[in-house]
Amino acid sequence: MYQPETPDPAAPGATQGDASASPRARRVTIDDLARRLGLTKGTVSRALNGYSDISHRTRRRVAQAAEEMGYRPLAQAQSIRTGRTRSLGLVLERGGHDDQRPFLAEFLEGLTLSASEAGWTLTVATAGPGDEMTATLGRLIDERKADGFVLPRTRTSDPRIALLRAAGVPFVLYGRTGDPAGCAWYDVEGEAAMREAVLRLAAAGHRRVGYIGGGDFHYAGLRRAGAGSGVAEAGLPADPELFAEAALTREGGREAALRLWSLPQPPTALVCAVDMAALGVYRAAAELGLSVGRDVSVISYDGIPEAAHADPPLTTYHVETRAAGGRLAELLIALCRGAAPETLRETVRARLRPGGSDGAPRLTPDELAARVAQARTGHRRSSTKWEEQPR
Amino acid sequence: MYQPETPDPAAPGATQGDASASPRARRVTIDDLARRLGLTKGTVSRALNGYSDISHRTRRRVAQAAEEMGYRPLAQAQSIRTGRTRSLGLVLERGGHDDQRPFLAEFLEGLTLSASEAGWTLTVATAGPGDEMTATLGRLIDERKADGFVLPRTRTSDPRIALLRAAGVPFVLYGRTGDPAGCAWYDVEGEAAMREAVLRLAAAGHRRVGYIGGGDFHYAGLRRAGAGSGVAEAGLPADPELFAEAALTREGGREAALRLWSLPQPPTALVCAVDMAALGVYRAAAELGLSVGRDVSVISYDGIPEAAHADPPLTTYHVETRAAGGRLAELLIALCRGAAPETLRETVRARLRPGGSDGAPRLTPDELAARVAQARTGHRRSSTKWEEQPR
DNA sequence: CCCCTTGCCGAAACCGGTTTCGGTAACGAC
DNA sequence: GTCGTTACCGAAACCGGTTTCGGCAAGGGG
Repeated sequence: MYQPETPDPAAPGATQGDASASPRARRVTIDDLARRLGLTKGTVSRALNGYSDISHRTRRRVAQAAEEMGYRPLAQAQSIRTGRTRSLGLVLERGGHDDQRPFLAEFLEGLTLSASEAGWTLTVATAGPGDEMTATLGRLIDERKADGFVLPRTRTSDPRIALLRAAGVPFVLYGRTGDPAGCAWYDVEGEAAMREAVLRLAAAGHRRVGYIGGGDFHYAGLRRAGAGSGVAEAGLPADPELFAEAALTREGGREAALRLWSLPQPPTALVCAVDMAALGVYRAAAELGLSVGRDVSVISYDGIPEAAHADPPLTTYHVETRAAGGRLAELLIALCRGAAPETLRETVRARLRPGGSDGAPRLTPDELAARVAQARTGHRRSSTKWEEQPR
Repeated sequence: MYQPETPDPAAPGATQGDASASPRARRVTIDDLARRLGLTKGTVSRALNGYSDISHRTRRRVAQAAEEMGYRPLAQAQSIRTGRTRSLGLVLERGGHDDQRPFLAEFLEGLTLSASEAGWTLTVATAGPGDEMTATLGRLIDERKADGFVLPRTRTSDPRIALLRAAGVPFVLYGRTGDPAGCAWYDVEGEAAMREAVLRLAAAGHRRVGYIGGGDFHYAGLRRAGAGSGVAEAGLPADPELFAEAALTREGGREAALRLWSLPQPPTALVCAVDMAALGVYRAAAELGLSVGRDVSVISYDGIPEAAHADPPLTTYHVETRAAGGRLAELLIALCRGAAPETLRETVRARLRPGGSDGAPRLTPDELAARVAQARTGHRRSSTKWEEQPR
């Protein structure tokens, strides 16, 4: 008996847990099943996998015996022949903005729930941005750790897509992308939500509506365009100054709002592409002594828990992240089973969750400008950060 | 050629992506390596795994050739013989309180980073509480989806531990538990933090310090005991009324604080077991017109991002969740390689992150009681809550 | 009655590794 | 010079499945 040397200082042969119970109770193999049925394992395998050359009666017998004996094929044993492992892959971008945190838990719940219902599992990895992402993806691919991948937060030109396309590995997007050829996806129509948000504000009487969005994800362009078409549709003045801001974080939202409200003709309402930025807008409003939902209106998108707890509750278009995860898993599994990607494309609408952050304008842009000016010059409070901003 | 029937409507034989590039470029197998070296695959395998009956020279030749050809053993092929798959398992509790959300992303980053550095992967599942948890764990075990498991949020008597112990499957706790026999763990000493928090408040001059903690996780008892020993050590009056509250959520924290401050002799300082409850305390203070950090002091534990963004920033003991995940992965891998669980137990201290929520008491308990009474009866402001913000 | 299908299953190869079991050559001791 | 050892590697079984190939029996057509 020649034992390996390297494997750490501990006893190489001993299975951990020394004297503990059964050293991993032996599972029932396909041979056990075959033996009991008086068939060969090849026949049993074909019966279980629905081959047409097995009689209906035999197929039933096998299925029943498998059920009784609690037989479950070992995925990794199957995979070495079939190449398929019944596992979904998910590579998260490490150190991403806070703004994705709240979604993650629900997203995973959705993914894993659908996956496990189909007998699949989820393999998760993380990677820094850029090369590390493609390297990690590559490693998972050629170690066959996943049959396919879920790609969240797609970009218009996404290197992950290029990689997976080239490798011929199935993938499904959470979001859309620039070149949709061969892509399957699930997405929420942020553009429709942004358009509706503008229309809602216009219907309430707002004439100057600002937009805060951005980022380099593909949804950024869609949402901005949606807001733009809302402005056009409502017949509002299309002032490019009002659409000039991009922010994804709380601090970014705060700064963007401060700048917009410092315009000669400030917007009485703001539409934000993400809730996190809207929460920054709240902060800016507080600093300027403006009451959100009365002096100024805000409508946003995402529906994170904090938004509901904000004061006043944020009016926002809510995305059902858990459902998204669930559906993405189903789509990807279908794709791995051979469905054509073109048939696996779904979009849903975000649902408005009305809060207290929007309403009819109480101030004209001129009056708002005056309030802002007053807050900035007089009434200067201690230590507040916004004083450092230009103007 | 007999093809299976069931596999969905799509062409059963065609690998998806139709005409795309290489249908998964063939990987280099151990046979390729052996052929090129003029050895048998058995020899190559032993060489790579450090068996002692391979000459040093051969071992080097093999290693080099493997490097050159980019050979990477297929984990699932290895696993069918060895039983080990080089994969960590993590089963999250579905629909948990919001309070775990903020940690998840960082925790996963830590786990996956350490895992991938060792060439391991992470398999994630979710389960509802109770039976579903053990069922899911059981399924992963007997499908050999993971070599070992990370168990976050341990309870004093934890069914997961019982299951894994019985099955003889390695596991490592994030937290401690009632019966530590055969357990490996990593934990942050919340009890020490709670003790220090009390001592810090006492040193600042507080005499009545309340505690808000709880939940049925094992840490609850530890933290409460830590706070208690802080009270004893500082020579503060040990009033059981001040330690009667349990809360893990924002709303729970709010209610607990309101009750504590309604006592005849209310605490001028509160120690919270979790940040989320402390944020609820902020809300309660706002409702009562009390200024956190001036009229009342609050010290908490966790270090979630929101705590730093609160106004004033929350003084809290910060847990490095990413580091915890990383270390847990390392411990579990060591355990799977055969190390004794008793040698794999680590605890670290939480680091104080001073904010503006604590300071010397400006009010006596009597004065505080008067302020509270005043806020509750007179000065009752109109419906909307947000107007009650101080200033 | 013979031949050709067709239905159904056994036998065996295969997937990519690991591990056991010998066997040979070189070496030192006597 | 013979006889163990010892070092080193080949051969083959094995792990738990999948898939190909071929063969046998029953059935149908001529």
